[in-house]
Amino acid sequence: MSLFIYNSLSRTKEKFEPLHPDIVSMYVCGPTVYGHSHLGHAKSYVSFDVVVRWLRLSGYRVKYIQNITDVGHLTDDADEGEDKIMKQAQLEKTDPMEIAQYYTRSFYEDMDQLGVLRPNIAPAATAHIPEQIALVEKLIKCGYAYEVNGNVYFSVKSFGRYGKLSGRTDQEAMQSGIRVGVRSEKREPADFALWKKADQRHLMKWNSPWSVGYPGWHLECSAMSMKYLGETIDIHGGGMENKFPHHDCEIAQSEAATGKPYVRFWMHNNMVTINGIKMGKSLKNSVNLKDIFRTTDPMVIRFFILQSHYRSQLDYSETAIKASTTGLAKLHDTQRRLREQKPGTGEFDCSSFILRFTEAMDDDFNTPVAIAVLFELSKAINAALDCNDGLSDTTRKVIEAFLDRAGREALGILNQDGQSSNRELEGSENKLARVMNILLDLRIEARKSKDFALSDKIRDQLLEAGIEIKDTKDGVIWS
RNA sequence: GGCGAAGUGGCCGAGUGGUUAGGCAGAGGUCUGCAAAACCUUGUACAGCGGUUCGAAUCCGCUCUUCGCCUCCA
Repeated sequence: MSLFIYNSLSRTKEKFEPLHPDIVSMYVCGPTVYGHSHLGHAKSYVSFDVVVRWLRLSGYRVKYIQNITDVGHLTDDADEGEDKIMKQAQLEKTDPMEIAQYYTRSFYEDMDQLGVLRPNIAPAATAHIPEQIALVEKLIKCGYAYEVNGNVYFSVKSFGRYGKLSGRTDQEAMQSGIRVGVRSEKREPADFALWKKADQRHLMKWNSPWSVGYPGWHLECSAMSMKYLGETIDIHGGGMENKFPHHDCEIAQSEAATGKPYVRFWMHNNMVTINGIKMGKSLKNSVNLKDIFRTTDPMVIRFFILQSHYRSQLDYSETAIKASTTGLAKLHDTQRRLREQKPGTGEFDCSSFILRFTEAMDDDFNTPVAIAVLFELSKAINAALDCNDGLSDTTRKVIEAFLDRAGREALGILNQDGQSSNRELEGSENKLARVMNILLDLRIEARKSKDFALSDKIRDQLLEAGIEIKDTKDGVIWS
């Protein structure tokens, strides 16, 4: 069985094989850290987290790089616009680096909550200025870039394959829809900045052969990817909105500099929408993760994301989240029921589920189908557990091993004890469990003496306190 | 204007040239003191119009609609 990945470059699913046997080099565009992360970030990084997890489970050693963009870039590629990090720094009355650090930490807090594994290396753009300058020097030397007034631009005309990723190869045609009146020192309107001279007010700036300035946005990914992963890498991921211009620029500057293919597999995840409209910070419709986590278990958000395919748009709504909450709880309940069942004699073959799960994941990381397999397995387990035979210990262990591998390791939506991750009870949990046992004993006694008024009162009032009791065949459970 | 993606049952959301996706919600049932859960049964959906085909929701064409990118952006 082999893994197939949809390659944005060829627009087809291709069989995946790394350049070097057993080792996968992977780079994913990280966030620009000038605000708290929103649901869109969650979709992107959860999606690629699953990619990394599945590659590792498939036996590859994955070297996973995800950068932090902590250089403020202009909101406009002309010489207008503002540096977002600097703007936020002025707003918060502090300096840009503090803003970058603060929101970097915030980003990881949120990602940790979502169960997103940390990358092997998380390089910051500001820590790789010399590498970026070296790349610009190389491009100038090879005739692909030129300097004007302390600014350096990449000459798109000099690189014939520019725009091949996005399909935007006709630069003339593209100009027709662009705003008029952009006076520019660039030779061609499509040329993009590699280095920009800083004006007086600019706070983040570095010395370079051309000016005191700062690197162009596209440059950092090329420089850092090549530094840590080599000139040709296996997988480069990012959001779809970055196909153009960001990724096309990356390809141009990298391949111009090395003469080698930059990326073998381009992967692009689709957007989160609200009422069909893209979620974005600048659109002011983004849903902050920290806000969502106040009312929703992060695992539910992860599950919600993985219930759609990474290349599909995902529409956010309260009802959709609610449906995911119920659905995930069902999976957790089954897992717990399985663990707590008294050993029986029933046997159950789950090899077909394992096979279908693997096939789904190997088919361009089809997590919705993989999750559907888990639901079908859940139904089968519950049905078996409802029989008098129950399930034998050996069968139980086989299923649990699969759930652990598929649900916990691959998708990261289940954990070992079948509980949600968000509950930070730990120390108080024992006490609560003991109190609950007292209450449940009382209720059992009440029910024995047919005092249903009392037993229902205990149940109802616990429910009001947020604890639900269920009388199952194997005893009372609460959650 | 250019480039790209998509329109699936009440909602979310996969997939595919002929066989049940799955989840949530709804209806009926089993179980239970009741409830909840679980399980069983239940929906015959694929924007519209043409075409190819023995057969298309799935391929092709056209039309309509939506979305993303062309400025920072996951």
